[in-house]
Formats: sequence, structure tokens, C-alpha cells
Amino acid sequence: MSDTQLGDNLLFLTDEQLRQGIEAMFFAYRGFTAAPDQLLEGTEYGRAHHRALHFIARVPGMKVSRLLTILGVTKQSLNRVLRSLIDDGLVESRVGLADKRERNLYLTEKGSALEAELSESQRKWVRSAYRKAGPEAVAGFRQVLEAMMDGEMRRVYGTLRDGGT
Amino acid sequence: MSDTQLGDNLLFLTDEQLRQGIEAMFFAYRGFTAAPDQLLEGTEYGRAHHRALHFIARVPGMKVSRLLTILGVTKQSLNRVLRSLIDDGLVESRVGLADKRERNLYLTEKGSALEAELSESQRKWVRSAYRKAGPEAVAGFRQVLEAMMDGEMRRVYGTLRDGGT
DNA sequence: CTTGGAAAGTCAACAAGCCTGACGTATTTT
DNA sequence: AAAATACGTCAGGCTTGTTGACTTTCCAAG
Repeated sequence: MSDTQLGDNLLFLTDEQLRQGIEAMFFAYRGFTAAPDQLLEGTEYGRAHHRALHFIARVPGMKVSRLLTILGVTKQSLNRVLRSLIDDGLVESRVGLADKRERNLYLTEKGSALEAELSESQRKWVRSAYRKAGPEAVAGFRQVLEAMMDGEMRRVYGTLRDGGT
Repeated sequence: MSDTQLGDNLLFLTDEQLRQGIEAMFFAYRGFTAAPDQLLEGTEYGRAHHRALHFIARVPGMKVSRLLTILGVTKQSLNRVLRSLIDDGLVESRVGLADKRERNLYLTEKGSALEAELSESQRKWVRSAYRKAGPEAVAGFRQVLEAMMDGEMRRVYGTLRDGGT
């Protein structure tokens, strides 16, 4: 953070600065996903399964349609992932009480165990980065990430924070 | 940023806080890649092509082996991407001067044009997020991202910043 | 009460992008 | 001359995403 970069609230947005931000995002995302990916490699599951497990753990009873919105994939794509998780007894799919078209998703004990393992490996990495950077940097990090979300995703993100069902 | 979260330098690293960071990273990355992805959809190119173009633009004359390290993919995978870019006249591959086994990669005018378009769309998004969050948040953002990189990637990232060839 | 549309989920087939393994060629190093 | 390096390619496989066509369920308008 030398000379010309800070100080002026506008001048730091040079194309060069932005390119560096873009590259940082690219490299950091790789580090971010490396730990769980490694845990999963060799198994029959991948990153898509991890994501599904994560959000079902986050909101037990999550509807398939909500998971679809969150993950931003087609229902056919999600279905394949969910199918294997259900068949393998990691996720339980219960017919909706009010509306029988809906399916409510829950982790089984086995599913919880895997999710916890994956989540812990990733949290460990993020925790370490947070510690290195310090609380103020983390606050800024979160602000920029939130600003970088697409509008709809910012809404979804908000409802997750507030434990929304 | 309410009550119990800040203030203590350790207490803010609850599992809940870390999970939120993980989700923020997930949603933000989607926003981050959306603009160039959209520009490319309908064409015969994808995100992999964009990444190659980006780094060749960044370091003209980039060797294939270096690009391989940066992108973290196999040469077979990169080759397919590079093949189409070269065949379509977006990238030029010149035999190395010092070592004739090497190939130095350059963007053609056509390649530069596409790269500029993709890059501008992405920079526009990042610039907007930076403006919303403010300079201090951006500094923190960059710090956390750097801490979140795998060690080798942090090195690579550094050499790119310093215009390293 | 029926009928027709919308919503939720499933099955099938296919594409993109990444992977491993094996091999070939040119060049450089030992 | 032999070994190592840099690059390219063929073959085959996996994961994750896509579209299209279908069933089941729900709800509302006639």
C-alpha cells in the first residue's frame, strides 16, 4: 500500500488496482475451496455435494426450490446431486406438510458428520486468514464481498444471516 | 457490525461468523464472474478462455509452463483452450528466443479486443463494489484475500503485481 | 366439481471443462 | 550419447452444468 494508491478516494481505482483485485479474488477462491475439495477427492462426491450439504445444514428443512435459488443451478443439475446424497443416506427428503409438492431436506446423522468435517476444514482456513489480516481488515472484506454480490444474492445472503426459513 | 462481534480480537471468530464469511465468498464470486460469463455465452468460449486471455494480456510473452502454474490445470486441459484461441487468431504462439522448446504467448489485435471487453465488464463490477465499500474496506478486502491464498499462489500473485516475467 | 394452468420434482441425453495416462518431438543439459 | 525439459496430442473418464419431456400435486376459474 504505497504512495499513490491511497489518500485519494477516487484515484485508487486505477485499472491496475482493479486488475490486482480481480486476480486476488481468483487466487483466493482457489485457496478457499482447496481444503474441502481435497477431503472429497477419492470419494464419489464433489464441490456440488459440499454446497448442498452446507446449505441444508444451515437451514434444516430447506425446500428444494429454495436451494435451487441459492445455488443458482437448474433443478435437473441439483437433482442428480441430491439423488446420490439421499440414496447414500446423508440427506433425508420429507414430503411437505402443507404442500405435498414440496420436499423438505434434512441432514441425517451421517450427513451431519460429513458436513461438519468439510465445514471445519474450510473454517479452519478462513479463520487463519482472518487472524492474519485482523478484525478491521475482516470488516472491510465483508463489506466489499457484500457489495460484489448480485442484488438477488445479497437478499438471499441476508435471509440466511437472519436465520430465515 | 453490532454488539458482540467486534471489540474483542478473538471473539469475533465464532463458527457463525466464519460460516457467514464462507457464504459471502460464495455469493460474491458468482457476482464477480457473472458479467464476463454473460458476454461469452453464445460464443464458443468460456471462463477457461477468459482466464487464459487475462493472464496473457497481463504478461505478454507468457510461457505456456508459467500459465499452467498460474491456472492450476493440466497441460491437456490448457492445450484445448489455447488451441482454439490460436486457431481463431486471438493468441499468437512464438517459439522462444533463448530456448526454442518454449512458446511465448501474445494476444493478437483481435485477442486484445476481446480481452479488453471482458476485462472492462469485470472491472466495472469490481469498481462499483469498491466504490460502495470505500477505500478502507478495500484495503481490508485485499489483505484478507491475500491471506486466504495458498502459499504458492501468493508468490505467483506477488510476481504478477511487480510486473514479473 | 371439474378442468386447466402453474409449481415441484424426476428421468434422459448431451456439452463444457477438468482429469489421468501414454506417447511423440524438439531442444537443452549432463 | 543419454537424460531431462518443454510442449503438444490422442484416448478415455468424471463432475457439473445444460435442455427437453414427463408426472404428481395444488389451486383457482368456470
